[in-house]
Amino acid sequence: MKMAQLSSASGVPVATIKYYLREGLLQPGQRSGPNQSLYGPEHLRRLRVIRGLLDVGGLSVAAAHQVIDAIDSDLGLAHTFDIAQRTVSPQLERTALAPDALAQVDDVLDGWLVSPDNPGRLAAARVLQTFRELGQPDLSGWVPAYAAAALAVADADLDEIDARADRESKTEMVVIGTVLGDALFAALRRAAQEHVTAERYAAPPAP
Amino acid sequence: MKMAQLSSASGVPVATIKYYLREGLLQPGQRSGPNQSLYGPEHLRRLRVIRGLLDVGGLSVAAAHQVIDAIDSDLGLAHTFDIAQRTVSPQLERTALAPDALAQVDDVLDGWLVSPDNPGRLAAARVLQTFRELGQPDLSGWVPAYAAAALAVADADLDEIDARADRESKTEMVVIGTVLGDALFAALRRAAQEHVTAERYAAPPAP
DNA sequence: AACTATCGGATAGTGTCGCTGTCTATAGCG
DNA sequence: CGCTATAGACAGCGACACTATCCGATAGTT
Repeated sequence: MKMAQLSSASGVPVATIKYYLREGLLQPGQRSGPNQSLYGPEHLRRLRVIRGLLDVGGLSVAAAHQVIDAIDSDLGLAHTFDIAQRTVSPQLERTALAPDALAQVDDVLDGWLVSPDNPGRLAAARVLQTFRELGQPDLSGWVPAYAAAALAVADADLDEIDARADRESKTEMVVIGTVLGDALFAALRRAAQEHVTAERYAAPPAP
Repeated sequence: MKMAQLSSASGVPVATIKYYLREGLLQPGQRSGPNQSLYGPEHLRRLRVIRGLLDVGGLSVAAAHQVIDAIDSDLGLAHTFDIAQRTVSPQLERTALAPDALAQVDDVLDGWLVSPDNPGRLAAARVLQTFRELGQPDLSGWVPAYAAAALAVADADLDEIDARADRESKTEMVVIGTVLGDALFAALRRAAQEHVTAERYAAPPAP
């Protein structure tokens, strides 16, 4: 497959593919001459992964690069998870967070095996800190429901990863699932919000 | 409160506050002279809301503007939800989505009262379409778990909104909850992933 | 062999975004 | 009186994700 075909098959402009090659997001094709390269189906697939991470997952090119490197490198499952999580999470210093916001998170994470520097723990603390700054410290009916739902989803994530056969496929699901899972849940939450709102407040249909 | 105090109390630079004023994100203070204005606690609070939407929620300034206008305008709950959802969701054309991806979503949304143009429904279809393009059409063990979790979270969202006393407070929770709820869930999912991974694959602790 | 389209590679330019810095003419304040 | 602060206008900046242009060489067509 040549550049033009790769471009039309993926829907990505040639100039953009060249840009991805420059940035190292996409592997160079197989050289067939001093100024010719051939691309295979794996390039097409990689291009689709890239567009998914950028467009659907909302990642920056730099973040997509890190995440793709994690797919390619042969690390353990837990380590790959860690890289994917750190890449898609905001960089937070544990010391920059209010202790009571952290305590509020830990309260809800009671019994979980989570490292103190887990990016999710810190990001959750920041969200709760924001609510506190807005004068809404009591979310004891709300946050635990999120934690329970997150646990169920994480279980499903691991089930889905287990269902993959080979290591490469598992790794890819870790990375893509981490990124696209956020988008999927957010989307389904919107649909569920409309449903629950309709169910609670709309006039019941005539019999 | 004068500009300098508003700045130091909120931690937002004066130049940035001026920028927010220019953009209409923040209401002008009460004029006390041709080149003097006074700001009240409501400006400080609004500034905190803005920073929460931008930094924690990851919204653009334009999106934050729309969302803040939704807080201020006196619309019904369902309508406010709609504005908040459309603002934070990608703009998708229903016709640009693959019918089988949409069918896959509707399959999992079975029995829900959701309009065909619900932004969440369309966004979910796009995520599933991306998985399909990567050759993973069978996610029948995965997506339903997300839907169930989203339903539970949406229920908690509505409970929390119901718990607010006045209309203004409800509206604010709709908007802020929509934006920060995404961030909160994503964060807790990361923590839960580490927990489940540790629980499943780590050596059990010695007795 | 001539010719045209395409290629890889390098470099420069574009548009958007979220600020940030500078300027001017006032005004408050000690 | 003099110093600092302020509102408002406007230009500039750095990051980002492309996009466009040019070059010399080669591939495929005739």
